[in-house]
Amino acid sequence: MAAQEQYEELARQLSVVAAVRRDLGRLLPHDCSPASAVLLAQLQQYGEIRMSKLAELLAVDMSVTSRHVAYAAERGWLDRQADPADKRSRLLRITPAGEALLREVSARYTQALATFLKDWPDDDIGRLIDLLARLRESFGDCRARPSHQTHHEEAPQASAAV
Amino acid sequence: MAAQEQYEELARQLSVVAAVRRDLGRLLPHDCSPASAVLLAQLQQYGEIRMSKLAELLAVDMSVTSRHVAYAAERGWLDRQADPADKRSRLLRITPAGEALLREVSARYTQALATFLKDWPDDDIGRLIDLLARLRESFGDCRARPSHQTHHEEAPQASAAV
DNA sequence: TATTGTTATACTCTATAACTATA
DNA sequence: TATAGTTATAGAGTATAACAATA
Repeated sequence: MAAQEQYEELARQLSVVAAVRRDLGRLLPHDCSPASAVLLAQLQQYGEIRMSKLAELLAVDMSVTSRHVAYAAERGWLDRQADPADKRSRLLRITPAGEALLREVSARYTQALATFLKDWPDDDIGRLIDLLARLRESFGDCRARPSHQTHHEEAPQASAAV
Repeated sequence: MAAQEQYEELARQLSVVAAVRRDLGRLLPHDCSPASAVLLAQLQQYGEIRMSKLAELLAVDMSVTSRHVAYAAERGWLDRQADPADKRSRLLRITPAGEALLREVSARYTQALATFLKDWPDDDIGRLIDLLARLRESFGDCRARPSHQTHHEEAPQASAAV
């Protein structure tokens, strides 16, 4: 159990770090919102998934996911196919155009991070990634499942971009 | 210099961790937005500062800061006094009512984090806080000052809440 | 009757630009 | 002329609730 000051400081840091996200968002191509970039990255990482699964991965309401998916589909970045096993569902998959966009986004993000974090040791970047992933997991578990049960996600398909 | 995959993964984690921020935001009292909470926390930490300084600390445009400050001032959570040294400026300071609100917010955040992160070692929480602070600093320096010059903030006045 | 996904509506946060008042 | 701050406007993101189609 950590001290109260640690929890307070963590909450404050999480708020202010949102600025870093905004900065990265400004690097994106004109018609590609941060939401589109994250959405496509998840699709590339997890392969063919349903709307509800994508909403869970993004940790936003399905209504929000639905709008962002529609936007990306209009631009040809992903496909929506009816699920033969359940006609209420639609299976989402990234298209080659979506993958090309993701490569561009990844290149821009990488260049920016390489510039800003040029003084960072690799180990620190790895540690930060690991801790953020665990933070999200600790919260996600509590949100979805009030129980103590451990929760294993399916393994990603590809090593994925941004 | 880290590998491209690391930068991509970091960008993705930063996006998805936004969900944790939203979760924390939902814990706040009805009339206290996340923006108010962060703003008051910064005021408590840095003492009496100007609008422009607060905007820099929050890493948002001054127009945004101005609106959030006006909201908090209407509710008596902070004071705005004309700066005798420069009549264009206004000096901001948190009020006792603001500090009381911050204590309440801090209690809720702490309780939630203590629950969700109950399995985390203290050291990991400390490491995450440190890395997030450095991340923000690396970006903030690049945003404000394109040079290599190191940048020393004034020391905070109090150990502060949330 | 419950679930998957869509759409309408409203609210929050943000940036840009035009404005004021001081410097 | 430049700077500190305010306000108006517009755009992106999100949640809630009502709805359609299917299980």
